[in-house]
Formats: sequence, C-alpha cells, structure tokens
Amino acid sequence: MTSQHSSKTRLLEAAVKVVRTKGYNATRVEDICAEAGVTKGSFFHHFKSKEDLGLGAVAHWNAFTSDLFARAPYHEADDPLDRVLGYIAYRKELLEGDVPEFTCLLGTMVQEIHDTDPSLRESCARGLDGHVATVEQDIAEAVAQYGLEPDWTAESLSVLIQSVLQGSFIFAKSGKGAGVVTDNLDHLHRYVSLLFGRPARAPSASARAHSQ
Amino acid sequence: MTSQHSSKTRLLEAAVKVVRTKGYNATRVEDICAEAGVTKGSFFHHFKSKEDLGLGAVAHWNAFTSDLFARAPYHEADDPLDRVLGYIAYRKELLEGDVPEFTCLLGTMVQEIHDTDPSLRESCARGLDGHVATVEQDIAEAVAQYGLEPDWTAESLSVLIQSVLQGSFIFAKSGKGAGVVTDNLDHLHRYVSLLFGRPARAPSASARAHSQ
DNA sequence: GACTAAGTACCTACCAGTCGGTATGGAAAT
DNA sequence: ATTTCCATACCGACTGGTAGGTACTTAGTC
Repeated sequence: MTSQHSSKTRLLEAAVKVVRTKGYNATRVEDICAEAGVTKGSFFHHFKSKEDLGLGAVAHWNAFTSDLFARAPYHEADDPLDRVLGYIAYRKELLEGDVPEFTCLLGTMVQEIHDTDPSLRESCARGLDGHVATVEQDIAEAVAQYGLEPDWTAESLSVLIQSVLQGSFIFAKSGKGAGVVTDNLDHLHRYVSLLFGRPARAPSASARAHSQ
Repeated sequence: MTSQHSSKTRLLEAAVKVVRTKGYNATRVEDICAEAGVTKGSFFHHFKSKEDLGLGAVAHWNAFTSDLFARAPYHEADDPLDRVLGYIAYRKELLEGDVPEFTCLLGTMVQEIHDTDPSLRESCARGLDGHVATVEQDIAEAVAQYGLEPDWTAESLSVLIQSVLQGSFIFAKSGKGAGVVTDNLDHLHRYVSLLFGRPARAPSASARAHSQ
C-alpha cells in the first residue's frame, strides 16, 4: 500500500489493455511486461503466476468499471425508467476509439477460460453479475413505479441488456466496428420504451454516425 | 471426394467440438487428434497447419449450420413474420445438452483471433453475416407485408437477434447455463411482436424449464 | 508400382516460471 | 553521523516442458 501507482498497477493496466486486444490465452507474460515497460523479474515479483495476474486484472477492471458507472450522470434522474434509458444512452458515449478500447474484459475472458480455469471464470462471473444487479435495481424500481405486472423479471431484462452488449462486441470484433453496438443500443432503447409504454421518440439525438 | 467420411471429416468434427469447449487458442492439435482417434501424422497429412484446420472447421460449420437452418420447419409458414418468430422459437429447440453443445463456433473463435489471424476472422465474419442475411430476408418481407415504415433496418434487427444469441452464450459460459438463452429469446419474441403490433401472447408454450 | 492414407520419431521455437543477483531506502545500532 | 542490516523492488539469463511442424516409414488400393 506504499507507492500505489507504480509497476504493479502499470502491469494491471497493461494486462487489461493487451488481453482486451489479443485475448487471454494469446497474451504472453512478456507482452504485458513490454506494454508496461517492466521486466519479467518484476512481473513475477508482483504476481505469482499468469493466473494470479488474470485474477488481479479482473479485480482491477471491476474496481474501475463500478467506479465509472457509479459516477455516471444518468443516476441523477428521478424517474427510474429515465435511469435505465440513461444507462443505455451512456453506453453509447463510451464507444470511443478502437474496438479493443470499448469492449469488455470479462466477456472476452470468460469465453476462453470457462472450461479451463474455474477460479478465473468465477471471478469474471461475479463482475458480470454485479453489473447486471446495478441496472436490475433501476429496472425493478421502474416496474414498481409504472405499476407494471410483466411476465418478465427485472433481472432477465437486465441480463438481456448485457447480453446485447456482449454480443455486439463479438460482431464489432468480426469487422463491423462500433456501428453494431450503436444500432443494437437503439433497439434496446426502443424495446424498453415499448415495454413501459413510452412514446417511441427518436433515440437521444446524438451519435447517429455509424462507423461503417 | 472419394471416401467422404473418414479421418478428415472426423478431424473436422473433432475440431468443432473441442474448439467450442476450450476455445481456439487453448485447443492443441493433439487434443483434436485424440478426440478424433487419429495420430498427428494423419492430421498433418490432411491439414497443412493449425490455421488450415481452423479454416476447414469454419467451412465445415458453415455447411452444417446453413443446411440445418435451411431444412428447419419454420420456413413453411406463409406469413414472413411467423417465419421470423419461428426462427426465434426454433433457436430454443436447439438448446439441448451441455453448454458447448449449443454455442456458436464462429462467435467463440472470432473473439480470440480477430487481432491475430485476419483470414480466420474473415472466414468467421462471412459465416456470421451469411446467417444474418438469412433472417434479414424474412424480416424485410415481413416489413413490406405489414406495411411498416420503421426507423430501423431489417439488417439491424437481424444483427440484433444474432447479437442477443452470442451474448447469451457468453453468459451461459459464465455459469448461468441455457436458461439465459431461453429468457433472452423470450425477450426477442416479445420485442419483434411489439414492433409488428402483434398481440403479446405467451411465448410458444414449450420450453419453459430453466436449467438453473 | 504409383498414389493416398496413416503412423512413429524427432526437431525446434517458444514461453511460463525460476534463480541468483543488484539497487534502494529506511530503521536500528553504535 | 555513520555504519549495519534487512526488506522490498527489480533485473535478465537460464530452464524445462510443451506443442507446432517435419521426415521418414509402413499399409492399403487401383
């Protein structure tokens, strides 16, 4: 806890970056060292194995993202439905830069390691579920406030939103770029609006540019 | 074209199975040989490299799936919207067995190799896009027949459907099992019904059992 | 006997992880 | 104040196992 911004955090940040780009298995320890500008000796001083780094990177990611979303402005809305729609709009704003810069570390990793590394999979699953729970809460409040009695659960809708995002990232990586994510978020906006009987106004005006 | 069911096809089928389970990078050539009950000598007789096998496996997969969906009963419906909803219902019926048995080879692979192997990525992308185009056609016909003038395109809705499936598979792998896919397909059914102004009847009666 | 299929043994690059060692800095001892 | 001592951070050559790929051999078939 002494100098909390040095080699160790640099390694974690490098890990997030490289793994998001190349995937977990294809990432070599030395790739991360090179990215962080650190030697292998230093790496194994801070992490006892590659898996240990993986767990660390996931934890780092979870800390980073939960902070990011906790601070996001859409929470300020009084109407819980506006918070849900605000979340969807906010996800569009995050689509900056190249594909590996806006995709999700957890989704990328869990695919590769779900059968090979139980503890890593668990760690990823916890991060994913935690984020699902965040949005789920707003959805549940919206359901209550709008007096809906749906044949779907708040959790299932929250999972749908995350599934759409994860699936969009796969298509983005297949060559379609950020445009798929935007389009899919528009569909999500429309769906949620329909479920809650909101007028189907044009989605939030900004970000109509597609990247292909 | 001589003996079209021997070592080569066994290797391809083994490749599909193992890659869907462990991912592409974590799959060793010898894993595939073991699964196919064949030696490495035979492997390199039929494929000049691991990448060559990857391309072959993708082609094999594309042939298999396009045949599967071409023969599927939902095509018989006269109303194109029924075909679209039939497709969604049909995807539920495919959710048999363990997680790696119903997930998509292309989605799994494209994540891992999008940055490392352009020709494999291209091959996966073609397969994905081809399937998108299939459903897109029915959607487009439905839009025309129902006289809709939507602010979304048939392609974007078709991509959404595939994105939801791919994203569901990620969550299924994270530990949630087939139940997520079912729930998400129910949401898709509801969304498409809403878009086309169909009464929101309960989704197709079968398959209400969740696997968790 | 020519050609394809398949098996065995081997080679080699690569990479996670090790190990002996050096720098630094602060606290305790003198 | 200076020396001693130890812990933490860091370095980079080396290793050992693994896995992709090759070379050569053998079995079957027209």
